[in-house]
Amino acid sequence: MRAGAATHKRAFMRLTKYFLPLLKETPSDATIASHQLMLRAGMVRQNSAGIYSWLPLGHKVLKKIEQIVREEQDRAGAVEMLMPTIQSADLWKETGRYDAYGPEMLRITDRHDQEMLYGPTNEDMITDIFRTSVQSYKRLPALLYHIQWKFRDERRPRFGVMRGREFLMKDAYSFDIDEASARQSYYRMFVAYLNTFARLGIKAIPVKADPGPIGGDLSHEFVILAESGESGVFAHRDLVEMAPPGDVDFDSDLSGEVDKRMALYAATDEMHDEAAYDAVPADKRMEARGIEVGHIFYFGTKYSEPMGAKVQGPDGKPTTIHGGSYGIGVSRLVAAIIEASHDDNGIVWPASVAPFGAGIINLKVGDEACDRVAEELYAKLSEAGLDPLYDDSSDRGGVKFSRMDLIGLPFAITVGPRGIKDGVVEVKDRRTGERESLSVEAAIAKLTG
RNA sequence: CGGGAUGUAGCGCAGCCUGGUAGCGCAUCUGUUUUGGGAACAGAGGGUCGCAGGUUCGAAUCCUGCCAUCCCGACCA
Repeated sequence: MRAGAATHKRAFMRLTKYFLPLLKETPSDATIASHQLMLRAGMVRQNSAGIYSWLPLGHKVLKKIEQIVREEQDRAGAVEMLMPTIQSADLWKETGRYDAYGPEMLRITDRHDQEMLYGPTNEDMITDIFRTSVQSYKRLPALLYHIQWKFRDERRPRFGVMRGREFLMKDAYSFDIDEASARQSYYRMFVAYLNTFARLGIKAIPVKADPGPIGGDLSHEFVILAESGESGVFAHRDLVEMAPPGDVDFDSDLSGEVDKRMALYAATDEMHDEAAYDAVPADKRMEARGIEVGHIFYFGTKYSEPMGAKVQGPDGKPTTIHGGSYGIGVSRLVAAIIEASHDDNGIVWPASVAPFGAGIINLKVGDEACDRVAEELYAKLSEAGLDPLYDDSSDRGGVKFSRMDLIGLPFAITVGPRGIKDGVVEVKDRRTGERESLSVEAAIAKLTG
């Protein structure tokens, strides 16, 4: 047994013991599908404009997405840390951003009359940590990230957690000795993002973004294609279908993977170049709507210069480091994935982020045979790591079926007297709607195989 | 921040114009009959009508102010 592992058997996740406040009717405040479904499926509860509590079901999905993002950052060589939500205004005054940021920044005064703020991002803080910790070029390049709550006092929060004021973000920061090296760090994150979104079960494409005052070509947004997207996207169709790099060596030259994508036209409407788009073969042109779920950019010495973040170079001279930052909206992804994957009956979770791997519906709780089969299924699926949810409620069949559809688990296994008589249970695939009657063993094999 | 709208039970709504002390559906609780795709019947509980003033014998309703939330725009993970 692993050290620290629980010695007791894990309790069944029974619906009757879970906290899942579902809504039959759509709250009138919600206007887009993901927001409506998140409320109806009991995933979140609004507390203020743009501020949400994550109820158990939503919290599970949030954590699953967070974990995939984390694993892909780790794989790309980024190192995890954690910075606070509350920051001192001093650093922001150093970079000039305290005044530049405007009313989007939530400013707080503590009991000592110190000006504080709830961080909307962490460039200033990480640069401060870096400059006081690293003095030599030999420690470069460095790539650090954290996954932390942010607050931006949006003029108009809307669409649920899609544009909340408080949101969970993965933000990574790179430090390099020069621009050429910084480009390699940028490519690392570029490829890591491709893999991350692929694992989340969604198609996110990198599109050219406004690089800001630095210029150059090193700024990309990653957008999920969905009808409800906030921005228009023009892209070469091949970009959407291109397979993720997968198992790459992040210490190798990644320019091949990146260049073949950057060579294909893709831009949001504000960066759209009509002439360049016209050069794309007509049958490869694609116009769609997109939701921004990630943004990466190289910003050079924007923060290191004013903050004096320098290292000693090989020539012995102080050299200002080159930075980049890389964000993924983790909480936004929950909504974005739903936008990209739902139907009239509810959410259709990609397996990698589903809150439970499967639902087990017992149509006749209290019936000895039904209970036994349902519990056997639970135990075996659980052993196989599928993390099932057991609907042990006394609700009628129809209620159970539609509830399972609403919360969108990839599979629902129905156990009822009728099937048991024939030695079968029914397995339903949420995405296709296909149902098949299988023996218990075959059902388990199907879901775990 | 400009424009628009809405606040009445957990959710969806009616009542407001024409002032008389709050109602419907769903959900919840109890009971009975049901139970393979959102059951039926009977009964029950639940509301300072967003908040504060004002008018009036009397305000959910009329007047004034404030607050909150949503939508459209301009900005953003």
